[in-house]
Amino acid sequence: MADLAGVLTSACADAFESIGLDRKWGAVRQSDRPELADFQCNGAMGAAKSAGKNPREIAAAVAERVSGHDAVASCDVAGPGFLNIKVTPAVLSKRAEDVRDSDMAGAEKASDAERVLLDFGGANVAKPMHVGHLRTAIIGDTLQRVMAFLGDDTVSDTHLGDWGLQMGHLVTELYDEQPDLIYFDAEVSGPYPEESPVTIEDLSRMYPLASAKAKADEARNLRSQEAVAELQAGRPGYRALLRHFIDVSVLALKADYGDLNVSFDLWKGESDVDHLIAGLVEDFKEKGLAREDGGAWIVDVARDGENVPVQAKDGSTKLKNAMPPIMLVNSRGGTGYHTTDLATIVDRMAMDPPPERILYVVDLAQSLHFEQVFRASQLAGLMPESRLEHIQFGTVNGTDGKRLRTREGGTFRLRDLIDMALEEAQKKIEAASKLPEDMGEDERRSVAEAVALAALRFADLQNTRTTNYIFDLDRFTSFEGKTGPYLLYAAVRIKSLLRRAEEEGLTAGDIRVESDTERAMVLALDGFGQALLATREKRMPHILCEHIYSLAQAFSAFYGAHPIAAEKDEAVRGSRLALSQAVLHQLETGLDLLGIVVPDRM
RNA sequence: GCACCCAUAGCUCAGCUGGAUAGAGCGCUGCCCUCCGAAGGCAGAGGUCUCAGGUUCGAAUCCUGAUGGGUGCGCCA
Repeated sequence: MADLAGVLTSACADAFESIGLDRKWGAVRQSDRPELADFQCNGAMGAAKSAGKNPREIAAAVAERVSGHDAVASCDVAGPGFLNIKVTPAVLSKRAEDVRDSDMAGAEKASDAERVLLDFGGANVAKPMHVGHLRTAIIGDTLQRVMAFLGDDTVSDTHLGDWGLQMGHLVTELYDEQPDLIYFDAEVSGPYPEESPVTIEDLSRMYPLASAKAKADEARNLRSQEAVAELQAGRPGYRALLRHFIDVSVLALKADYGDLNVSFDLWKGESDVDHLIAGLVEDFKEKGLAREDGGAWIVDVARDGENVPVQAKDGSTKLKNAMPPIMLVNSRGGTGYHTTDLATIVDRMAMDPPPERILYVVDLAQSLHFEQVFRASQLAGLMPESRLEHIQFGTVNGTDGKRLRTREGGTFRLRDLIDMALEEAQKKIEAASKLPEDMGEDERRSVAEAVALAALRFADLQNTRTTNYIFDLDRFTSFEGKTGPYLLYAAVRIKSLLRRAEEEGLTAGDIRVESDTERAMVLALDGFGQALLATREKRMPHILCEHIYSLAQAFSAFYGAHPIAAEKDEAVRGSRLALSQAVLHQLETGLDLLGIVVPDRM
């Protein structure tokens, strides 16, 4: 059974059609005024405007037809032409049972499923992950879960940054520290040792060091650039080092991502498309898309009117630089991330079957970069622009409203953030001291991990993706308010309730929706599918967060208003237990889509 | 200079293709546990939706401009 909003929408669309108006006016949504109605349709006003008719007359005609529908208890016209629809208790009861019994907890597959590749561009081999990667990981992972749940065929690729100047920095820095390593002997071409000459700690130390040196010393920077060029040209010792750097980094990345409950189908990186770069560059040259400029090869991606000369205030003319060209090959023969991103599209289009769409989950600071890449892709016929999307998101700020920094002013490491969240979660749990006394150390630990995960993920996801948000661990880990831990509490409480009922031999029965809070709760359940479809369509996880939170609230109101397992009347008790099962099922399904794990007790 | 993101309650945020009385959470005030987990619920106070124009029967929502904040702009990714 489709959701009630859908059923009513098609009923209203039929009604509009039958009086000669467009079906689109039949859109029904849950009512803004729950005291007046369950659902509303505002189409009569719009239809009246476009048809030049009286809105109340149209509304009355639609209401008359819709009133006869099985699911409809009443359909009234209000104000200038609002349609207020109430549904029958029977249809609500049936709907709640559907939610409880359906694998998708009341949602339905999308009708336009696609093969989608998600690119989590960002994680860099040389540098430890920082706060920015938190959002990529969490938003990307959630989108992937939701899309896969709705029937899309998804593939995720972590897309490691393992090919640029940072690799040159690492190679040269390692040379300065240990020049005798076999990797630097140009006479040798292998085999090289299996074991890495560096640890992840070495890498984390060496990169900032080399980067700082290069900034201060042009000669030092040049050495790194030359090293990259050699690496990219295939020098065996450097290639072997690259392999070690990647392996060592991936191990550390997997630990961090694992703690965030994030995983990938592919752990590919920029270096994996190395073999495609020469051909790609050739292709751009052959098509006349690339031109030489100061020894470099660049591609113009500006459109008419974007890069035109404009009169400056001082009277001089300047080039309005809205869309700079991309650097395909630099003057030293090296390639940057524009080129590897393009080559990666080529690589992905060679997949079987190829993706129909690629989503890049990367912060909004990169929006110009992606616009350039997408245009270049279109120009070269790699993949149409319309199928490439930059899923951008805002920065993570501190409580001062500025970008989150450590006390020393440095970049916040993701590892530290996760550790802090766990610590804070443990503190909060301890302070509440509500954990069952028989709970052992391991279980306590895993509860704390679940709380930290829920706190971190829900806090990140509940904000509109495109805005910045303020990172406040104290607030995120609170059990009170609109937080991940509150949702955990809500779900665990239902689990506990149902467990006890089962122990006492109480069974669920047929659902009979009677009270106002029951009615409101079932209406909340009914909105799951719409929330998921909107989340998918807009790539906005906060829509799902809103739904789950309001469902938890609706259950709490229901729980506060009625005895459930303690209800004496067997039929009423059976109904309420069944309703609780339906809510728990949808809550757990939704939380799983957010990547949040619900413990059995806490 | 140019481009992109944003501006809603004291604070942190929702508000869907324009619709009825702009909603949550925190904080604040008052109630509700001899009764299923009070990490909860119920009720209340709190808003000229940054400003100025425009479109419309109707604008937080759409358009234009201004102001304020964030981000980015051909050899780092």
